[in-house]
Amino acid sequence: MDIKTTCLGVLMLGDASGYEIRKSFEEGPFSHFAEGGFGSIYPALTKLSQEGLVTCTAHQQEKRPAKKVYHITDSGWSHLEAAMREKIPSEDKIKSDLLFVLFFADWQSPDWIARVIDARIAYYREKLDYMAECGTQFEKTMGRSLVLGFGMAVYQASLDYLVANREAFIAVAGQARSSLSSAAE
Amino acid sequence: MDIKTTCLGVLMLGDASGYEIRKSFEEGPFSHFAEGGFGSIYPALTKLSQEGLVTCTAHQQEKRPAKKVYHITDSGWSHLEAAMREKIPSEDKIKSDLLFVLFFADWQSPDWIARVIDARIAYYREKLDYMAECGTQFEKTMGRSLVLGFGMAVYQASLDYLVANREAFIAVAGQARSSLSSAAE
DNA sequence: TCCGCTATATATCAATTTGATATATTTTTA
DNA sequence: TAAAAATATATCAAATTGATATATAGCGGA
Repeated sequence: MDIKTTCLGVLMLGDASGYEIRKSFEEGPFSHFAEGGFGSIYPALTKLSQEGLVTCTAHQQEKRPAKKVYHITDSGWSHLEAAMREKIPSEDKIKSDLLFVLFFADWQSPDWIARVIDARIAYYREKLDYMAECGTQFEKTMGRSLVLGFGMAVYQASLDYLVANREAFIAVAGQARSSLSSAAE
Repeated sequence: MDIKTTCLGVLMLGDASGYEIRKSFEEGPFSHFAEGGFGSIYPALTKLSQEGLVTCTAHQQEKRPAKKVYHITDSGWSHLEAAMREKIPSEDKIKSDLLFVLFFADWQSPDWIARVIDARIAYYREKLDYMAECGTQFEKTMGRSLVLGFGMAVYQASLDYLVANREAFIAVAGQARSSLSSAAE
């Protein structure tokens, strides 16, 4: 699913600007399964306009840059529909710097491993609180609500695993040669 | 963590060729938290050689292309060490076409949603069986074993959620306008 | 036995995406 | 009242993806 298709998905929920689409990826309903920054969103919207998959209306605002609001067309919806049933969705792509660092826990200092784990535990707790709030805004019977539940289940499992194995990770730290003596400043 | 640093990580487990590094990302011990294809691995290894972070030895093989085996240097290990303690690891990057499709379940056919979910359930079961086997090869006390456990916990939670909510997803399918009438061929 | 599929192995490259930077104003926080 | 965060779009070098090319060996099925 490329960035153009993902933008069309966001626009299915209502008209939006590039800035607002970015927020959907960052903290909104797509945040736990989609990615995309300004550098890909703005060019994608330009191409979608050229292809007639979206329309664009400039909303002049007082003392602020004009907001370009995008609206999905019938043709855009057809494109999205086709993309979603084209093939069985491919494997999730996951890139985790945390797991990379923890993989080599035995070559690092217990201090640093503790800091890294504690930061992530705090992050998961915050995220889960936020998502629980969001959940109350949807009807329980909608796809988007079930997908939110999926995200929460995965975050909860990650949190539980880190809490349960925090001491074990710290215990293996510093067991190999040349372990780091101090945590980053 | 860029691809060069990730390659150094793989080489910490032992000398390897580009092909073997790719396998680590695809099915080996890094498969559930790292990404990288030939198109990024080969250029990365060339740059690492130029920078003296790895050495390269060509192993002639009978009737097969020469295998270039890479070995991490002390300088390479220092680089990896520095990268791992540079800052608290950033958020995981997750891109899931499955969740994107399920998010719009109400615009799609129950048939298609069922196929998509069943395919993923089968995938998670296979993956978990494979990982359980791998787990027996490591000592329980190593970072890599704990990280494998993390991956398994996440896959198990995903599997459980899909199994528990399969019927709910199918029930919401086809509730909105213009739902797809048939699954892909 | 022959055909196709999978595995071993490296390499290239167009297209896409990332991540940083630039610009400018308003609103909120300390 | 000064600094920081939020609103808003845009660009671009660098990194990465995904597809393709090139060769050979081995294995299973018709």
